[in-house]
Amino acid sequence: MSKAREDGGTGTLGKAIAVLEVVANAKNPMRFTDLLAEIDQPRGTLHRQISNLIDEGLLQVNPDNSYGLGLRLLKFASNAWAGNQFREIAEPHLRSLHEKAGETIHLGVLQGIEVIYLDKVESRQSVRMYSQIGNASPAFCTGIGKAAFSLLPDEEMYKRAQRIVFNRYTANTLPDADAFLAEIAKIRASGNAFDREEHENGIHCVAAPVGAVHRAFYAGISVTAPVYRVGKEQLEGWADAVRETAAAIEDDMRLKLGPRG
Amino acid sequence: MSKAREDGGTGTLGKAIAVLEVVANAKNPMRFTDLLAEIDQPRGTLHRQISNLIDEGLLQVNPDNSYGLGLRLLKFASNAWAGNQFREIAEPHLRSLHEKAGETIHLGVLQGIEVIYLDKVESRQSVRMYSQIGNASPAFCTGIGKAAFSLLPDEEMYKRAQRIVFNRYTANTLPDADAFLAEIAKIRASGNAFDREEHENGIHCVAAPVGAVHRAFYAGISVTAPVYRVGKEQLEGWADAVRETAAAIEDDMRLKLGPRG
DNA sequence: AACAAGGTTCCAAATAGTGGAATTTTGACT
DNA sequence: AGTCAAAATTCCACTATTTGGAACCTTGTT
Repeated sequence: MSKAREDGGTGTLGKAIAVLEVVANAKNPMRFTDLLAEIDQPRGTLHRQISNLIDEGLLQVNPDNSYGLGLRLLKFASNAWAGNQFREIAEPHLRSLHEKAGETIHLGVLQGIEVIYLDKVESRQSVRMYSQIGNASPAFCTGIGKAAFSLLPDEEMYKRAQRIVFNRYTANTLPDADAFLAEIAKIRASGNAFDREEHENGIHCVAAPVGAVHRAFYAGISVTAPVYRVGKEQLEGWADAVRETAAAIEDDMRLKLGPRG
Repeated sequence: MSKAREDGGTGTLGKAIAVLEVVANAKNPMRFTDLLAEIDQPRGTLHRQISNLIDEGLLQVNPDNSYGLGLRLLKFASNAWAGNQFREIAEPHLRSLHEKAGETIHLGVLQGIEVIYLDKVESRQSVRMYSQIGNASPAFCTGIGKAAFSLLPDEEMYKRAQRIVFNRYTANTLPDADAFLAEIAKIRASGNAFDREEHENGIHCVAAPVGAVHRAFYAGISVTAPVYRVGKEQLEGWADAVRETAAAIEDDMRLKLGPRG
């Protein structure tokens, strides 16, 4: 278990959320002592933080004394999703892009150095929604992630890039910050990001950034397809359509949310 | 706008979450002053709390300066759902109940005086998942809610019952605590709860409680159907199957999670 | 039955949150 | 454009809340 902790940001609340984050990212069930090892806080303190989180319904105790995220979070997320203006505006554009490309469309926003998937349009609703929406993936090896990153002001971009841990998911995964930043430069120039089997073997995608930079809002959309069905050329052929859809979403936001949207 | 506030439970964290709750429950977009009116805290304090929530990604500012829940909640919820042992164990049982009844099956857990929907099995996946899973409904006018309530120890039940606001959703909605508690008594005797168009006109359901009382875990399952398609008798005909499924889930939990499950 | 590991409680000291008031920004109306 | 009221933000002495070390229980194991 990597001891890659980020100290909670803002005071007491930050520390509490940091506990949730550790529980969320844990690969195997964590009991009290496991959390204690991961989060460097004194026993008593951590214990009370956990108690509070449980009282608030943000954390749960499993029968084996391990912890899981609390179900109150579901209610909040349901509201967060339903009430999200950006998602609402983007949705019809995603649908029309899906009609053009015929492959799966994703909408994701940058949250720190991760991409959180906000919406998805696919032909056959085979998989449960929750298996994708709300999922977080590393930004550095996904099309949307790299696209969104390319919108960041330089200073912010370097700061976040430093926090990235360059796990090797496939042979194509970008190995380090240099490769990553070079890639971002290309994306800024072309307006399109690609994920060429960098996160998952056999899956590639074209993406484009969508954002409202002055509001520190960084997102992206993508067309994702399996390599066996869609070749490199065909994928690249969608690049313009993806960029145009991204632009249409931005226009629509300005229209519906005012010039500051 | 009802000024029905519950003061955050546990210290600083509770107050912060109370803000999220207000934003989540708000019908129309809330700006700073609106929140200030709803949450009785001094300006400065509320302002900092909001700032902290935004820093943590739990709250967002919309272009019109109103607040919405932050997208970090989606990631947490996605984990909460995927990692939920109860949901995982219940799922196959829900499917087999669906095969028997042919109508929509819900799984929900009691959270305070609300039911949060954890899973759903229906024939045609017509509606987006998020529109149901994670949704919260009042416990007092839903089958699952009343079923779960019937598991509560008396003291706890009375305490929670006092907090219920008996909104009238339909002509059949239970009007007050007396009617509600009488209903609970019937459910305890029979093992089944019904929602006879109490929450939504034209929709009724049979439910049964599922729980692990010594772990303070109160849930329920239901078969829901439109009145025009499924009559009262047919609905009542499923009561046994629903109860048996509930029992099967409880057994399975004991088996897989140990006797304390 | 005895032990160790995991989990819980306590309380003086320190830190982080509070809240009233002053300041700046926003936006509505001449 | 200019003026003004309402909304949003910042500030800082005060205080309540969190902190963290150590002692104490509880659970499961040899």
